[in-house]
Amino acid sequence: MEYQEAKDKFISTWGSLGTLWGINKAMAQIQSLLFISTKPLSMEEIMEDLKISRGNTSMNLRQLMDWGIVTKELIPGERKEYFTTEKDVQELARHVAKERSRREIKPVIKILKDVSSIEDDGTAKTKELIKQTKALHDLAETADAMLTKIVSQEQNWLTKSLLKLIK
Amino acid sequence: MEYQEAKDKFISTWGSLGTLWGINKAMAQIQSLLFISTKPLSMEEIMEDLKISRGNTSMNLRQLMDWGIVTKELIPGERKEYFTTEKDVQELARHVAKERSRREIKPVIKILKDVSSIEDDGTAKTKELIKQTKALHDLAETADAMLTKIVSQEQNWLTKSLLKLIK
DNA sequence: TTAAACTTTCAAAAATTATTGAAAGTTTAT
DNA sequence: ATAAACTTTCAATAATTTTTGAAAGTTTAA
Repeated sequence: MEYQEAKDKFISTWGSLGTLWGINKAMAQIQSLLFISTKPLSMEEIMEDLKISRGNTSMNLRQLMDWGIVTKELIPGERKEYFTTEKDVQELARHVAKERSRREIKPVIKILKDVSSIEDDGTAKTKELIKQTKALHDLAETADAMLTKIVSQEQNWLTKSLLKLIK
Repeated sequence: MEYQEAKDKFISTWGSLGTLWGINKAMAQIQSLLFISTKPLSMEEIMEDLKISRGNTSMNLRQLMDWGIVTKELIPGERKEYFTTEKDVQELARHVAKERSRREIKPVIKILKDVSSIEDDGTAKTKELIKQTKALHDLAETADAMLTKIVSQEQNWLTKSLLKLIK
C-alpha cells in the first residue's frame, strides 16, 4: 500500500466512522484531511482534495470550528484563510468528549432527573418508571463525571489512568 | 408532570439520543418502552403504544435481539411472543459497549494499524500520515481496552472503578 | 469608491435512511 | 391436511439529511 491509497483509506474510514457517531461525512473527512496534512490547507485545497462543493466545505469547516477542533490560520501576506486541526490526539479526544458532554449528555441527564422526580402515585408502573429512570440517571452522571475528569486534566492523565485501571 | 407525560418524555428523549448515536429511533423507543414496562410486551402492544407499523416493530425487535439487549419471553399457553429488555443498567451498558467495540471500534483499529504500517518512503507527508494514524491507533486501542475491561467484569466494577477514579 | 478575491448563505436537488403494509412464511391446534 | 394465529420479508413510499451552486455578503488593495 502506498501513500495515496493509505491516505484515501484513512479518510474514508474516519468519514464513515463519523457518520456512525452522528457527525456527518464531510465534516469527518475534512478533519481527517487536516489531521494528516503537513501544513494548513485553504478551502480551495480541501474542496479539491475531497471533491466537495464550496458551500459544503464552508459549512462543515464552521462546524468543526464550533466543535473547537479546527482553527483558522492567517498566513501573512495571503488573502485566503487557511485551516488546521488539533494535531494532538489526547487534546482532540478531550475536545470531543467535552462537546459531547455539553451537547448530548448533560441535556439528557436533566430530563432523566425530571422524569425520575415525578410524584410516586403508588402504582406499579409509576414505581417502575421512577426506578428505571433513576438508575439510568445515575449511570449517565457517573459516565459524564468521568468525561469531565478526563477533560479537565493535563496532557497524559487519560492514558496513565486507563493503563493503571486495566492492569 | 404525571405518568403519561413523563413516560412520553422519557421515550422520546431516549429515542432522539439513539438517533444521535447511530441507533435508529424506533429501535431506541422500543427498548425504552420495554425498559420501563412492568411486564413483557407483545408486538401488538408495542406497535399500538408507539404507533409504528408491524414490519417496523418486527425488524427493530430483531435488531435489539441481535444487540443482545432484548429477549423473547415465551408465556405458557400463549401463542404470541412477548419481549423484555435487560433491566439492569450496568448489564445494559456492558452489552452496548461490547457490541460497539465489536462492530465499530475493532474494525477501525485494524484499518488504522494497516494504514500506519505503510512503508516510510522518507517524504514528510508519509511520515506525518504514519505518525498521526499511529497516535490514533494507540488511542483507540487504549479506549477499546477500557471497554473490554468494563465488559468482562462482574456487576459493580464499573461504578466502583469510576468513582474511585473521579475522587 | 471600485473591483477583485474571497467566504457565507440558503433554496433546490440528490442521496440516504426509515417506515409502511400487504404478501409470503411459519407454527400450532384440531 | 387445513386453517387460524401469528411473524417476517421486502418493494414502494415517505421522511430526513446532506450536498450543491449561484447569489449575496465581506474584506482588502489600489
